[in-house]
Amino acid sequence: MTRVEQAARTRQTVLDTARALFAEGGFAGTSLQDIADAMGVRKANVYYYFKTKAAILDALLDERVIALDALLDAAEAETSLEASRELVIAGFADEVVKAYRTVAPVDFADPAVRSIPGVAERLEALLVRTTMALFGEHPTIDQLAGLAVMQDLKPVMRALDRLPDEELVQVLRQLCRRLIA
Amino acid sequence: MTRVEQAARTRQTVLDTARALFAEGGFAGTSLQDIADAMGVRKANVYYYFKTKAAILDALLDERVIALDALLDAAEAETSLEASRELVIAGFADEVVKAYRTVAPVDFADPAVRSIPGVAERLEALLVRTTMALFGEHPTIDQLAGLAVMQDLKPVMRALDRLPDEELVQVLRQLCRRLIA
DNA sequence: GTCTATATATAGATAGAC
DNA sequence: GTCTATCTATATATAGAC
Repeated sequence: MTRVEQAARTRQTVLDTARALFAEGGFAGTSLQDIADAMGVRKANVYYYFKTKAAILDALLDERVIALDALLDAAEAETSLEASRELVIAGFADEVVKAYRTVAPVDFADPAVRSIPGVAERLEALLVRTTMALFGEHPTIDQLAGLAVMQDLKPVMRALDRLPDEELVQVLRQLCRRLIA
Repeated sequence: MTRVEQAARTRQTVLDTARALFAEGGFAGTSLQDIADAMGVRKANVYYYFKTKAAILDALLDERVIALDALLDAAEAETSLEASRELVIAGFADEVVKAYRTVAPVDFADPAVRSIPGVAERLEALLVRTTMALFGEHPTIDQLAGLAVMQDLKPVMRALDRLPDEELVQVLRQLCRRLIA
């Protein structure tokens, strides 16, 4: 393995490990020492890749922005609002289930996360774009309430995590449809 | 003011201050120094009332348990499941709005909170009792999903906090009905 | 690229004076 | 009941050797 490959690999391991630990213990509740220990490296090595703890969170937010941007690009390419809406709902449900079953999602509603400079703004931008894709220019209050719930489906996952993946996706989609009807 | 009165007053101030700071910055993100500073007292004084940081959280959970127990007592006194359900929904919506507008609610889904010994168990017990009051013995999967959402309506409050209280209560009740229909 | 070692600050918590 | 002072552990972060 070349040095460049090694760097890419270690950097990614930091992100994967941090994601899991942030999900499990929260951002403020997870230290860089925790991350280094879980990776089996020294703390200074983590700092070689990310200058600050907030920089790790930023990189994790990048992942989410990229994933949602792709979904929203596809939604905006649809001709009808109904088709756009169904695409977003399906994508949300898929993403949530996959995330909880494989990568462990960071809680972007965590106040410690939102207090990082720039993070709340980027999340707000995502929300605005999602609102457009789901409801167009003039969402109702009830629709905004439903969308707010969709931003964090972790409690639902925790309540139902014994269901098989396919069933879970169906339940989430059904829930989302009820939420934004 | 007698010494006993002073003690009761300071203790309550600790709880009110901690509640607000935990809500704002999360449990792990709030230090006892933060609480003491916000109160204008020394840290040792806070420790005089609560032996540990977790003990403060326990006391805040007591408040929630007491409030929800009262609501659930009333619900269980109803004769029909429909009446019980409406009472719980109304109570939930009232409590959420009042909490966000006045006392600032602790996030009991916070992993740092749930990791405190005994806390997850007490929350689970509340959830079980709420499930019974809403759905009886045999809730559907969709109903459980809806109830999970109702456990944390903070995202909805954040999205809609410009609405006047009465309207907000109506929106939340409507949302809850849609969630558990 | 990873390490040891360390600087500096702050965390939770306690002892003892007033 | 509240304070000052302090203990011990751990936090984020950096310097410099290998």
